[in-house]
Amino acid sequence: MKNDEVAAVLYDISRLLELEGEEAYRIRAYRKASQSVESLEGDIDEYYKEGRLRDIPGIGTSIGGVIEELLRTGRSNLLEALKKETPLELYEVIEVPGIGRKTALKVHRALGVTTIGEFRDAARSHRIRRIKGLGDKAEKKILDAIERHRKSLGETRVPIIRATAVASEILGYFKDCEGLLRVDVAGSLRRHVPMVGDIDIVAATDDPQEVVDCFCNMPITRIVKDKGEHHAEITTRYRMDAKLRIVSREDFGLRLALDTGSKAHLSELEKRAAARGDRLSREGFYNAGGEKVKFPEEDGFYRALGLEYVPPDLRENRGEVDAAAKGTLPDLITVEDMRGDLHVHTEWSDGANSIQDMAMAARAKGYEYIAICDHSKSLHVANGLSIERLRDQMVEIDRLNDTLENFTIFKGSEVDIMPDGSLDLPDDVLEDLDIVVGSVHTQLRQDPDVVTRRVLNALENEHLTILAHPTSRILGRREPTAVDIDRVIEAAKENRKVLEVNAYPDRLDLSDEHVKKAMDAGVMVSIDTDAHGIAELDYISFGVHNARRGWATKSRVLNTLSTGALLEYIDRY
DNA sequence: GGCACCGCTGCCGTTTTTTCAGGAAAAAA
Repeated sequence: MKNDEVAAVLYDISRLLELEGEEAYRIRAYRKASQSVESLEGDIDEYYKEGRLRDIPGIGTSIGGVIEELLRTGRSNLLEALKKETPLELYEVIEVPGIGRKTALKVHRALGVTTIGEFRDAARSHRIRRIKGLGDKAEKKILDAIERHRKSLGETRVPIIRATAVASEILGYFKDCEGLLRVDVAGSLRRHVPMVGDIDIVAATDDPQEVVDCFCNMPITRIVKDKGEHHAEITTRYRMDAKLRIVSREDFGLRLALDTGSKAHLSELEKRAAARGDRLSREGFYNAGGEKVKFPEEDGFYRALGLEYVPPDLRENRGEVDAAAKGTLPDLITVEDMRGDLHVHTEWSDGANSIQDMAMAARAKGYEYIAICDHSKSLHVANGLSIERLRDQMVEIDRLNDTLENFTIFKGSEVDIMPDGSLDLPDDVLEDLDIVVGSVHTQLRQDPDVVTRRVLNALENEHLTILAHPTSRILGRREPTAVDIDRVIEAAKENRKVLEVNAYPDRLDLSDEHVKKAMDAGVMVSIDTDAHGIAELDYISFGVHNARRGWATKSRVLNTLSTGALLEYIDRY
């Protein structure tokens, strides 16, 4: 039995335990063990033979026993016993967001339906509303949930942070290949698209076969899907695919540009080449005389088209080709421009570290300041601070500031914007804070005009500094609220408020398109991590790249200002 | 069920509000 088969069994056990309402920690233990086996380097059978199963993290006596049984007999008594109790297909139903375990079981027992398709049919034929404890609204909710889920199933993209981690692991192995001259990541990951499908890699070598073999034999490689003289495609042990394309050193720049895309950007470049009498295609670049031209570097390729170099973040056909022709590309914000983080959490609410830890980590990053913005009282799940605790925190921050040189901790709050648009803290508290970051965390399904009015109310509050994650989207998991972003940007401009570009990799909110709108409208943004621990301060690069995709420049990003200039700005508006 | 750290145990995410239905599930960071 192979690693992924063992992992699959452990996962199935965890699903069945969950369906049966088993203790959460036992479910989690099987799930964790499954992931551990799945991402294991080396063969699980070897571990077994060497008696080292328990060396694998998350595997102890009990799960070790299940694995041993699997490897010896190819089956698991536990799994089979569980399957007798509950059909495994039912788990697919509770994986649909919006349908829980008890509802699924209730419907299953009342109607004998098991699969998602059967649940949908039962809802459509109005059989669910007749079950005691459910009604027409519950029935509609189930139907809507299934239809939303169906759409999301085709979605195989993952958040950029995962793709980045897999890519860097690949490059970690791959860069040491013999004969490798150059290598770079291309594709949507290089453009910093928030959700990434697969990883494209371009390499230059004089010995393609050697490098292709090396790629296919990386420890991270699980399946070789395709292998040719100058290309290969693999599935990694993290289930993400990676594609390699090999060229000569002289062709590296052009290939990198062609494989970076986007399609729409390349199509603009092709038009431009044609207009100049050249020809650009997926195969290469041919000048007016029909000769193939080589470009070892990308910038030479752009120059040949009469263009300024276009940073990968901008290659989405949003006007960048015209701007590059006119020499009016924006001077994009960089990570090095950032002087502080204006939205971080500490252990006072739901963060992992102390105020001092966060401040020290921020200073170590070269920042001048940080704003502690723990949650406000209404957000119970995040251990929001009561007014009294917030007052205590302010005292603590004053005390810490007295000990710090060349670094400032700002007193802040991530204050909830209540469903009616009021803020979760009274004016006399708000006015004692340096930074007030307002967020919508609850009632995310309000109607467009209601939620828009709610956010506009907050923007009209004189104490609010920054509107955090303005649409509250979670990539791949939660749709944005119905807020009218154009009116939000308009109101931010009128009231001199700052809009956040939340750098949390599954938020990235404002989105790149919204950043562009904010830039066009002349609104300031603040790129903040929303870090809940010191490691997450590094999320800043995701935020900066997202802002770059929206054409953000340094002068329009609040937290590129020095401490003095920032205070002056806040004071003035 | 795993694990860390001692003594056979306790910790591992938690708490309140909303929603649909009349108690219970889901959602929020």
